[in-house]
Amino acid sequence: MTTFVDGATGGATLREVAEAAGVSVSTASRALNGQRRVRRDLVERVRAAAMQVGYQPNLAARSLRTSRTMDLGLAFGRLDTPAALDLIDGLGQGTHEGGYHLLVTSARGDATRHRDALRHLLHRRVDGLLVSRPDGIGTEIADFGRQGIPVLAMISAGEGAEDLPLVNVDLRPAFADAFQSLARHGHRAIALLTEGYGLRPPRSRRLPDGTVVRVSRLAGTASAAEVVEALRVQREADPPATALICDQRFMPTVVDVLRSWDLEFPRDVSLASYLDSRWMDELMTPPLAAIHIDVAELGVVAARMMIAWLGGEEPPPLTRLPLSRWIERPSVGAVPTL
Amino acid sequence: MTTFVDGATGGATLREVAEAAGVSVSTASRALNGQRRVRRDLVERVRAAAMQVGYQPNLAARSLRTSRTMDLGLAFGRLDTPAALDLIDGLGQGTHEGGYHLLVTSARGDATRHRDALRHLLHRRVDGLLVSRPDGIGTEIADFGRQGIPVLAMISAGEGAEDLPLVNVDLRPAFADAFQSLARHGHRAIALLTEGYGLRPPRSRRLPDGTVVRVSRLAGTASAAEVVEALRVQREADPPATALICDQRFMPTVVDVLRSWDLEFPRDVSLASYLDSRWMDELMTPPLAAIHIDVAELGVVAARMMIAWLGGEEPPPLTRLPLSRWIERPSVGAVPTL
DNA sequence: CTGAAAGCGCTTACAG
DNA sequence: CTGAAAGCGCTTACAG
Repeated sequence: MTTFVDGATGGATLREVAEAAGVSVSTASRALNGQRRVRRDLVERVRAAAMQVGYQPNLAARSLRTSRTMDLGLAFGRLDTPAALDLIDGLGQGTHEGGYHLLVTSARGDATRHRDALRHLLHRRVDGLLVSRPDGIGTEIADFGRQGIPVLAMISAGEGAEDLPLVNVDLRPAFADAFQSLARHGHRAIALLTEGYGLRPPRSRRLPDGTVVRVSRLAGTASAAEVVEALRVQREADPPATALICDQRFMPTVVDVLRSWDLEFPRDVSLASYLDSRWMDELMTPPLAAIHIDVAELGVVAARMMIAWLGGEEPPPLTRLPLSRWIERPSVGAVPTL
Repeated sequence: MTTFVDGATGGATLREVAEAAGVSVSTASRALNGQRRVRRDLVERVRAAAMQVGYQPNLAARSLRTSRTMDLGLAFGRLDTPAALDLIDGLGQGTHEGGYHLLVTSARGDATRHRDALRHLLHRRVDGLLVSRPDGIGTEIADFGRQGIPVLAMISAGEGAEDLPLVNVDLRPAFADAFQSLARHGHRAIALLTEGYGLRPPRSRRLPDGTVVRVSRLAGTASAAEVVEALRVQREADPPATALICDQRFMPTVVDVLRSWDLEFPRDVSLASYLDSRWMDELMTPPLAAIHIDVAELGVVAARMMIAWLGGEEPPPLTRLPLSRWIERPSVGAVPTL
């Protein structure tokens, strides 16, 4: 059985359609694509012929000719977070509306595979590339630029992608609300565990009301031990953190650590998530407060911007969408009295 | 700025590489692809030239010529479950190992978009198509067959895809373990809420030890109201269900319903999930028991089977992989005493 | 080992 | 409105 090996089985070509309809290939093409005017009856005849021979256009041939693929590439270095699903959905939506198609790729955290996937999209000549939190793929992105293929970063511009057009979310109002709410509950030291580049001493910031916010940054691949360490530092700092806002990515580990320390939320510590998901927040007991981001809508907007760009408009300026808000839930409560 | 509109910006072609290296296009091609032998120094010269002019092969041209794309398509009707991420990861892994690339597509539950995406993969001439729980896409799948493109179903064969080669998981041992465990806890009526085609009266089955298992099937898109209804029927049946095993997809709603009924697990009802996810089970309090499936490994195997098929082997027979097991956790406990 | 030539399946000026 | 012809960028028998 080598049916699929030599490709000789492939379906009908436009030429066969044209022959079946008794017209030239040019006319068949025009009839099917409805570009310039073709006589009504010929259009019908060609359509019928196409149907009858089971014609399926070959996009490789078309895009070789037109040098457009109508494809947009989306490359993930790692696809492990429920929010990624929403992003794909939103981008798919915006892409579809604009008559494009979205091709998604994931590398399971393997940097080599990620680069390989990007190179493949480049060679496939996607019309545009979308990247979420690009990091360590500067070389590949530069190749797209050299090939004349626009690249749009989403969420954040990573290393080597600093000067890409970027669409992200204005998080300030949501975080301001979160801090204010926590302060009202009596918290004076709030720890943020966010994704960043490796474990370093937390950075501190004092809000006007005296509340201290300390940020620990962890690599997305942080081990349980590293998360433990970051939490320990935050608890032992002066003043010790009584409220935690953790990147969704770390939440399984954080919950695990808190359990092993016999800490309950909100009794012993208030807990909230940066990025929410119906697979997480509402299933937890008590339900988890969160910085909510409408990631799907971000995707829709990003896709539209890319398509406008492809349509000849100026590259989109740095855009911060107001798609974030604080959602308070019972995982956040009064500061514990010692 | 119409830089990206007419595609005139595109990079160097093989011809330019050949010219820069002072060889023919044929030699340049052979040197770069390492097929037949080419003189050592020429290979070097061509490589250097390719590098220097920034050559990036055009896969549209290549696959037009070879009638192979080395792409595998993966089409989701809906991509809303954490398990889907694992499937993508596994398929990506197996695909990559075999020298292919995985192109993923999602339709956000929109049937028209799903069909459109499939047609696009068809026109893009992916070498093979992978579908998870195909349903209502029989026509599109037939088109792939007509085009000589193999299609492999995963997880389950849906309507119109009954005679596709199928790779799924042998669930019997896991369910047997689950039933046995629940029976040991004293449960005599176990309700299964699984994904199926619409709400119908539950089907009942009696195990050798007298335990009754009643299955309610719900559409994947079931509304909260429908889930409530299914749960109510199960609770009011004779005997009433005291243990629930629910498809991961319904878990957010189920937990919500139980809360609104003031039912706690495992105190009032034992709860387990069909398909687990670290985004769900371990975050819940108490942690959720589950029928675990190694979806990523399923993906790896499915990709390998597809690639073997493409390599000329016989289409894979119906395969049931032993990738499932029961994971007991504290959400399952003794039957409540009334 | 190397090169000239054909051809994959389309679209699109260019004539008519 | 329609057709003959060129050409998109590759690979691969076929000669040499």
